[in-house]
Amino acid sequence: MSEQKRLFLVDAYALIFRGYYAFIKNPRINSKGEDTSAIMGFMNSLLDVIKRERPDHLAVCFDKGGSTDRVEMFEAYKANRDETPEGIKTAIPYIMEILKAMHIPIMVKEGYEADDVIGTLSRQAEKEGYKTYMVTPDKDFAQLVTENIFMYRPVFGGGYETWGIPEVQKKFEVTDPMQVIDFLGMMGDSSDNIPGLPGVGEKTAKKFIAQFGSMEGLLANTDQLKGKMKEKVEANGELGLLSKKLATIMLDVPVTFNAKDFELDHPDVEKVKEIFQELEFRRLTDNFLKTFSSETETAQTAIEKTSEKTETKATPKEVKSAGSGQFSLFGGDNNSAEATTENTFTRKTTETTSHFYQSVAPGMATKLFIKNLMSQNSVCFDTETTGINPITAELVGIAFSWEIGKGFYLPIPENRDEAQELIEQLRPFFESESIEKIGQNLKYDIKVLAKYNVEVKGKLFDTMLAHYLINPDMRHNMDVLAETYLNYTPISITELIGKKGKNQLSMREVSLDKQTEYAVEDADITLQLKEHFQNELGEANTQKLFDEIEIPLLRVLAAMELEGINLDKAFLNGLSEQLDKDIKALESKIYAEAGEEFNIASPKQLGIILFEKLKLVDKPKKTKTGQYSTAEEVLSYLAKEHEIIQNILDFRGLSKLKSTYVDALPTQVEETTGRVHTDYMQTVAATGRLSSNNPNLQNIPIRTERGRQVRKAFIPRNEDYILLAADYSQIELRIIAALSKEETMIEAFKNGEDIHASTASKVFNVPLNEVTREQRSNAKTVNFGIIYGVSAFGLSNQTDLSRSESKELIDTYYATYPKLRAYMSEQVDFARDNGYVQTVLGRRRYLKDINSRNAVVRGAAERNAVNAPIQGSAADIIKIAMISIYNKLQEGNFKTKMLLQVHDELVFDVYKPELDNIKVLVKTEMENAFKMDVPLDVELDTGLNWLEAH
DNA sequence: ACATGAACTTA
DNA sequence: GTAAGTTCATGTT
Repeated sequence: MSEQKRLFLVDAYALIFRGYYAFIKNPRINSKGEDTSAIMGFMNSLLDVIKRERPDHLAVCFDKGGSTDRVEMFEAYKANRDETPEGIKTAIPYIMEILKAMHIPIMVKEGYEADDVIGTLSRQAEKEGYKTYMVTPDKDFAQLVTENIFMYRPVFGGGYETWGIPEVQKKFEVTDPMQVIDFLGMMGDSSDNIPGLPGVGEKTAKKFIAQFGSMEGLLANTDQLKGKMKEKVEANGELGLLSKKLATIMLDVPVTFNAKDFELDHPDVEKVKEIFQELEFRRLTDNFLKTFSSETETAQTAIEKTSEKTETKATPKEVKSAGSGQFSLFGGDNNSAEATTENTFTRKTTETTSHFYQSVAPGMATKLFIKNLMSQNSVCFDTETTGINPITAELVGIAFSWEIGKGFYLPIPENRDEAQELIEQLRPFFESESIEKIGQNLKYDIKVLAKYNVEVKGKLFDTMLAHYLINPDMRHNMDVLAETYLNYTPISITELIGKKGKNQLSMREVSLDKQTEYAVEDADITLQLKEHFQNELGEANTQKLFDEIEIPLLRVLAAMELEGINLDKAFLNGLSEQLDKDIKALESKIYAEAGEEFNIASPKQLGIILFEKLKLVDKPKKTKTGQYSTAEEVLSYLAKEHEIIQNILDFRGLSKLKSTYVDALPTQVEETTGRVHTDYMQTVAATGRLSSNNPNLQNIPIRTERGRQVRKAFIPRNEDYILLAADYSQIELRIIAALSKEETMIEAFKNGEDIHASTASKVFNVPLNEVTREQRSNAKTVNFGIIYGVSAFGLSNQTDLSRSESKELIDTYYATYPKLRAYMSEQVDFARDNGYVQTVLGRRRYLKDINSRNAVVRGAAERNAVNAPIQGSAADIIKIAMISIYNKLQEGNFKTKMLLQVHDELVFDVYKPELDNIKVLVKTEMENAFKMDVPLDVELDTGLNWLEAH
């Protein structure tokens, strides 16, 4: 080809970081527990560039030993950068090795950054008549752009953009790319710790460049500035010039561009395959082989095949003149774009995938559709509504799919009667026991349909729940699942209805075509995910957990959430007024003691008052963000230094109480029902627990006298009802005793002893009836500590004991309960061997850090290995109890309803005439939910509010 | 308007 | 030392 030769210089670290963070929410971990995200991300980008552009010359540039020159100039340079993540550190040697096997030159120069190496090489290549493409997302490189030197930037969402002189001029509002240096010098760069001029950000920097052309020009003409800005710029001229120097990429690194060395050679395919195999990169191997086995393909076909709407091609001219365009018309082999499924930046969408999504017209078409629907064995459906609150949301349409790539959308009329009429036609489907229903977050759909008096019956498959069991540490929203498992990007809801807030549309206002595309796509994807997950459930041995716990529980939770709980608003309003008075009183006391008024709720202002004005302590503790720490544990320690401290602590406690509970709860009462409806999250807690939000009813205060008053506001539905609270007593300790088969502890439980006193008696070697309060309290702390994975440090923080006393106590504890200790190390060993731990029902938690070389990271994973099976087993057990109690209440047609779950407690609204039966029922089901060598014990209490019942 | 960190609530 | 959620202040979009 007579074309100008093209050199690609790759900024290695920038692409590695980018690749690593692209996977951050869903890191790639292989069976050896290695995080391979960074390697995979980098290789994807590199192969992508090669495939798209077919460069004839290519090199990858790394930093080495940081920039000694820049550190000499400014010692803070890059000083506050976070330490390189472990996953990136371990990736570097692999990447080096792969590059060697690919015969791609690696450029590094001790004491220089990749920017400098790339800058120098690009200038040398330019002299020899090359066009150079700097492959990096880093904006700093814009200063290097010339007629023959371009930036080749990966963009989020896929594709690349090429920045030449016009793009840089536009982006930075400069006339010459070199002015980018002045621009960066003025505004600074927090990630590189380039200080910049104080008070100058992006906007001001652009203005100055336009006005003065350069940093020097600005400093020479400060008389044209005014006010604060003039003072600041004049006072910081030195800093400005230094910043400019720091931002300048060096062009005199002692490296040489030798064209021959940079030619893109054929890789050592076997060697690369070997390394990829070791890393367990299957799809990447395919991608690699395709990239290089088809080296005869022209740049054009390669680009055509991976082209996307967001992409801007690097050199359109060259592409046009490249030969054999005839292949592109029908795409040759179309696999490559779709088969490289691990490539984060090229994903399938509804526009690139063939599908048949149709809306169903009213009348006959609907009748025929429903007939067809009723003849299916298994159907995926998804409801579209006017909002996210299922209590108030109205149905807009329902999507159905039972065949991949195909589905139907049934719009629901806005008129409520007409809507109900249509729903009635669908009732036989939803209430069919024989048709399996598939969905993503079915709890929502079930709640919405319940508002139309439709019960969803038959077998259920919820993809969100399935994935929660497959990998509880990930997120489970459909977008993430589609991207991870199907390499597919669904239409985003914001694309449809806009960002929330000002101009957000309701689903009803979206065109029917768009509703159909969006809704049926969701149903289609969910169906595809189901195919994916149903096998994985079996492989992870969690099928039973899915069928017998999570799926049945979904209906239980839907019922509890719909039920809600009655709240005494008037009582809370009274409480609020009292709190308000007390808070105001504390406020004026604090202002008087501080000698000025300030925002007590601002930790920043408070820190300054306490540690700079009042100088309460010589060397104040700081938080990780460099503020003074005013955390409770810090302040409590200072309480005797100054009266203000106790007042601040009281102020904080009361403010929290007022804002989070006393004032917030009444606003969360649903108007239509007059009750508070929390939302239980079934797929959030990594251990298998539920969580609760909007509002969170699992953290209603109880420890302090003032706080627990809030519980008085939770009341029965009317005078015919009474609240019943049922608590598992010490369930986690019972589980660890049973799992470890620690006889001494098991016996204590069997004999109904006070377990903390019993522990104290054994550990401190005193008769049970002579145990002191302090001994019992310390024993209690250790008992809980065991569940969390103790350390002497943690224990001494929690008790009055010193570090060495704590260590001694822990040692004696282990000596008293040797099997407990053995059990704990068994869990850690199991995690090391298998990569996960599990609960009594086989619920797994994967612990990728269990073999980390970083002791802190590994320690945390080890504590998880001990705690997850215990916390998780307790969660399993109460879930079993909830399901069986719910079923018994249904079967017996009881008026009593289960309302709340708080990890080891259930709260019921009991119809008074049923109380005796319910007490027996609840206690029996809870205590017999799961059989172990240790009995489970449940305490019951009733009352006219939640405080009395507890 | 949105995201983050600190502080505080629970089991 | 485990597991969560909410509020407020603060800084950037």
